[in-house]
Order: sequence, then C-alpha cells, then structure tokens
Amino acid sequence: MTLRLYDSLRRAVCDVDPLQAGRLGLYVCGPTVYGPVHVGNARPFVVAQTLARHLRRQGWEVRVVSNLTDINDKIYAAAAAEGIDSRELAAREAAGYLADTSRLGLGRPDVEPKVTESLPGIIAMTEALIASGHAYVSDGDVYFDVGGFPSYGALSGQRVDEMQPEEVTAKKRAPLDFALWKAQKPGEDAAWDSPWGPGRPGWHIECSAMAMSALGEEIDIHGGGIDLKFPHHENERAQSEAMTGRPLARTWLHNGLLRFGGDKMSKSLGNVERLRDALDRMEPETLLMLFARAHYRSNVDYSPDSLEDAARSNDRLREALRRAARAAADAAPADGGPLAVAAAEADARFRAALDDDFSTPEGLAALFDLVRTLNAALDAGDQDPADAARARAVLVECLDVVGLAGLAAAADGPPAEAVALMEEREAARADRDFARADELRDALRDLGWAVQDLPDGPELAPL
RNA sequence: GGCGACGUGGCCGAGUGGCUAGGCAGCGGCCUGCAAAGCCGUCCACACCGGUUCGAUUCCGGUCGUCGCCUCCA
Repeated sequence: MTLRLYDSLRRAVCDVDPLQAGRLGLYVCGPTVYGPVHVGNARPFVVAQTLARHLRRQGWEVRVVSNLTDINDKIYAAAAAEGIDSRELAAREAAGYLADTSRLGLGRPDVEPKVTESLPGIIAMTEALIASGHAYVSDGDVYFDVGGFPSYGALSGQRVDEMQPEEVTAKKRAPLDFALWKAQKPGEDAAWDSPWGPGRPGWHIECSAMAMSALGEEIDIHGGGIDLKFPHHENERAQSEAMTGRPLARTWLHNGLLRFGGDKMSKSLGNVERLRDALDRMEPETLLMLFARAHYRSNVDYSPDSLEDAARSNDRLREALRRAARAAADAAPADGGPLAVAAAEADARFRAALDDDFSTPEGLAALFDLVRTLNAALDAGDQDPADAARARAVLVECLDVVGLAGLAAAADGPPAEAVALMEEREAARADRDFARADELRDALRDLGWAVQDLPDGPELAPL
C-alpha cells in the first residue's frame, strides 16, 4: 500500500517516495524549553509518534528525530525572572518536557537532540555558509543572505517583496536576512565560543544542523506546527539547501493547531493549559482521542465539551473491549469466524485510512463500525470465544497505533463487597422487592460499579 | 495590506460529481420491574450567489465569514 501525505511545499497530497526503500526519517521541531509545555505543544509530538507507530506496523523502518531548543532569548528571560542560571532552567524544563510527554504513553522519538549538545555541527554549518557566500559576519553576528537564495518564500508562499522586515538592525545588509549566530549581549549569562566570538546560535540554524546530523542532508519528512512554516521552516530550507544544493525535506508535514477559547493556544496569548495539568485531571486517552478524532491538519478545539465528547467515545470503546474480553474467556484468537472477518475488514480500512494522509478520523470510523458489529454479535450471544478474541485483538492493535490500547486494560474485577451487594440485589429482585434492589444499585454506584442486567444475568461494569 | 487554510446536520468531525462516514446528543422501538449497557429504526447537512454538467455538497468564479502566518510561537 502506498503512503500518501500532504506536502506543504507542493500543496497537495503526494505519494511518499522514500530516500531508501522501506525506510523513513522523520524530523519534527520540538519545543523551546523555557517553561512547562502546554497541551498544544503535545500535538506535533503526538502526530509524529502515532504516525511512526502506524508506519512501523505497516512494515516501514522509521527513525524519528525531535529536538529540544534549550538555548533561546526566552530562556535567558525566564531564568533572569527566577534569578537562576539559564542553563539550569533549560535543563530543568527539558527534563520536564520529557517527563510530561512521556505520560502520554507513546514512547519517545529515537533521537532527541539538544542545541547545547549540537554546537559543533551548528558552527560548522555556519562556517560553510559563510565560505560559500550565503552568509556574512557582522560585528560578532552572522547573518544568512536571503537575497542569495532565489526560491526563498516557496514553502510559505510569502513573497519577498511583500514581506515586512523582521527586525531592523544596522548589522544586517537586508531586512529579511536572519541570524545564524548572535554575539553575546549584556545580561546573557551563557554563551558558547565560536570563530566569531562568544554567542549563541540563531533559532533556525539549530534545526537544520540537528536534522542533518541525525538524518543526513536530505530527510524524508520534516514536521512541525503550521505556525512554524514561516519563518522557521522557510529559513531552515534556505540554509540547508543553500549549503547542500539538495532539498532539505521530501515532504513538509504541518499539523494544525490547538484552539483554546477561540484562539490558538499559545504562551504569548496566555490562553494555555499545561500538559502536566491536563494529565493530572484526565487520563491520557482522553487527550489522545481528542487528537485522533480530528485530522492532523485540522485545528482542534480544546474545550470542556470536546474533551467530554472524546471521553464518551472512549467509554464506548472501553465497554466493547470489556464485553469482548468476557466473551473471549481467555480463548486464543482464531480466524475464519464472522467476527474475525469483520475485524480483518476493519483492520484493512484502518490501515488504508492512515496510509491516506494519516486520516485517523476515518480509521476510527472503521473501528467504531467493528464495535457495532461486535456488540451486535455479543447481544446475539452465540459467538465463538476465539472469534470474539480475534475481533478484540484487532481492535486493540489498531487502537494501540493512536495510543489508545490502554482502553483495553482489564480493570480490576469488582471487590467481594460489590459482588455481595450485587447478589443481595438479585435476591431482592427475585423477591420483587425493587425498592431494596434500587437501594443496592445506588450503593454499588457509590462503590464505583454500575450493574447491568444482561439477558444471562447481572454484571458489574466499572463507572 | 500580502500569503495560506477553511466554512458539512443540535454539537464535534470525515468524505464524495449521482449510491451509509463515525462519535456525542434527540426521538421511536427491542430488551428491562425500572434503569444501565447494547441493538434496530429515525429527525437534523453540505455558508451565500452565479457558472460548468443530464446531474454538484463535491469542479470553476465571485461574495460574506472564520482561522493561521507575515514578530517569539508546536
């Protein structure tokens, strides 16, 4: 099956043509670690990790690289505000980012380079650009000469003559030129040695250098938030391609943004919820469902209602998985039965949907269709355990791609206390003492268990 | 002002030149002592105006609106 993805440069969904057959390298711009990341920062991470999980399941060999920007103006500012060393703050927040995103249960990228550990490559690339005439030194700073890169603007669609200058500096030859190296300024408590004096790398060159060092001069897929398309990715492209003469990325993958209260969730607007706070008050699956039910290129509305919707969808999946587990009764999955056939169809639909511009919403629709078929069969009550086991196994495998396999985790069985109440309620019902039966149902609810009177007897389901 | 994306039923959210998305909610039914869970059926769509077409929600043009970027931003 062919993998297709939307390429922001070509502005179309295109077949992915890997540099090496069967292998894909994926670079995703990570956060600047000057404070705890918010839920929106988790989206490119989730997109990259889930895409990689799908691709690996499809037989690709995937290498995901995602950087941490731990040298930046905002880090100096945040450290100064706290009265601590900027390197200390960056290290703390980098660790925080790793810890927070790990809670999503999607594993880690294969390589997570930090700028502080990538200076030699950044300096070498800057030197090469100076040597080839694409960059120039100006009073301790180094700037990229945008005028020397004719296709500048092709990715973002920005026209050079229409653009407003990014910042007017006497050090620049042209307003659009951007810094590859910035000389240390007064008040900056950390600097790194370079041929141009102490300073720090510009934001854009970091990613170019780290991507190249981990994945080579040309990479299969370069991802990040759509808000990075300009200027960040445009500048990365210019630097890298000016240096190597090769396309930096074969596919530019941009994810949509998380909206919160009508606007983009962003630290500068202040409308943020920290990822760690979100994960303190909801299970990761809720967040993952919120993301998976929307296409990765769409904006996602982060609101109580949409989170509730996602949680309810998960409840439906969880309930179906629980029922299937019960019906499977530890039988080994077997093929050939009607549920196994339906499951195979759903699996094929799921894979095809994700192969077609990673349409997780369509993939989920296939799984929900399987859930309905499964529930109907379970209602009929005559399915083969091994058949139910197969359907459940397929469901779990597909859900695992988007990080939702946890929905299948066997909840602990009801405690003896709850079972006793349920049995007492059955006795009351047999005596047609429904008032007492309802009291006992309420008591069970207080214990966290819902009683379901199924055709073959009562059952306790976790609330 | 420039560039880009998008406007789908009560809400969210896919997709398609003529044929079922899916989830949540509503309504009717089955099951139930009543519920819950589940199943079946069902209401509610493709912003507006033109054009192309036998036929457009789906292609083209325009209008209006929303969002993102043009400055640090996932």
